[in-house]
Amino acid sequence: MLVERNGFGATSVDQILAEARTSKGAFFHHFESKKALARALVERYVDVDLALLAQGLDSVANVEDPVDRVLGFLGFYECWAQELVSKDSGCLYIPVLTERDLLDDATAVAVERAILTWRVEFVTLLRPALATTAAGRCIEPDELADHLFATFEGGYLMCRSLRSAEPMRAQLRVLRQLVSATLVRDFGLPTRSARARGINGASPGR
Amino acid sequence: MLVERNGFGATSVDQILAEARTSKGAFFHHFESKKALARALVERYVDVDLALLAQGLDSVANVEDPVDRVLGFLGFYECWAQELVSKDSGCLYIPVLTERDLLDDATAVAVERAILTWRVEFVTLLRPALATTAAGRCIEPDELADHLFATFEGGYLMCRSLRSAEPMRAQLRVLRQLVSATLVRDFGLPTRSARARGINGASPGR
DNA sequence: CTAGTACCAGACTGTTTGGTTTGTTTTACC
DNA sequence: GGTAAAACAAACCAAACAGTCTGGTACTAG
Repeated sequence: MLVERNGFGATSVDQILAEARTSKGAFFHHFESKKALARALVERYVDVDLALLAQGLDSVANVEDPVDRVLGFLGFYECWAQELVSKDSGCLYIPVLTERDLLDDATAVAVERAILTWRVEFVTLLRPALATTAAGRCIEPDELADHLFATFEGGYLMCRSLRSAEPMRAQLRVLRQLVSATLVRDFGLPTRSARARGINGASPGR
Repeated sequence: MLVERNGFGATSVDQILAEARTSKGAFFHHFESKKALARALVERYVDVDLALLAQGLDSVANVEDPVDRVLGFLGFYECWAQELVSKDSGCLYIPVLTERDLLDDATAVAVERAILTWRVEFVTLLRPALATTAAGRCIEPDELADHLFATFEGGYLMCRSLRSAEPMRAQLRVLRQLVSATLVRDFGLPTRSARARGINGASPGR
């Protein structure tokens, strides 16, 4: 989409009309202003984004081990990054935050809501998992939850600069590996999948 | 700066002139176009950014332990995030990448150069440290090096959305904690500073 | 069939845009 | 102190901009 490619201020209504093959009359009949289009666009984007969050949560809903749940959750987005390859979309949040002053407050608020929703949902997954290791207990759950969002956005930017979809997958993978090393006590000793968790106990020490 | 606040396309030359309290004649005497200003601005920004990289490397130049060197390096930027509070600047790379099509190729290339320089410099620090643990050996050094850059950019965006400088520090801290958990085998058992590294051996296994 | 309304096309408008031109001031140098 | 060039100011311009207006079509209800 145009706004994703060039930003909001740099995309003219005329360009949008050309791309959509429609007329000015039609446009301003449906949106009261250019800002209103941006708001609608972003709100729709947030909905899709939060649906993706729900999908990730769903995918680990019946995993009982907290650590596996977290790693499965992260793994879900790692796989999803593959699909990202085809549509070189880019994240709408970035132009919104870059040009926040040009947009309605409601638009910026929608993005903020998305960030906070990711945080509160992921943190409930994260909290019990972090409690299982000494390293995990040093980490603020909120901050690590936010780190997933930060990794998404950083990944989007790197993909754009390096003109490749690879960095997104790489960044999500390395995040999962770091979290894995933090949450898995006997990392790499037996093969991870074969390890029977629960045998070597609940939380060590305290 | 204006471009940092609103993006490139959304910032007019007239606005810049007003802020700089100068005239159009002066502006176009020094820059052949608006794009040329952007290029100059970004090139200067890249210089400052790479100087910050050099500072970080300097700060751990005489730390001999590879793991401590990596953690010290990350700690350096965590402290630097504090200073970021005062000047609510925001990162120029973000508008450049958002509106890449409107700018000269040279501008985008400068950003790419910055990303790759961070990668190659950090990766030389990272490689020996990752070799010391099983978890570290699972991680691609390049990808973890890029993850610092991604964290910076993600941090900038979160700061902007949440209107606070706190997320940057939080994200850098959580990154250091994750890396620390990955690289430090006996995490949290003795106090980290008191631990005499080298006693419990070089690399385990293999 | 008529009347009202949602929908749409495209000409039009006042403003703002990046950029140019013309002319004036400052600086540097012999 | 004369002069050439660099530095600047501001009026000016064509194109592009967001948004409006007029007029017309398609549909729905009575």
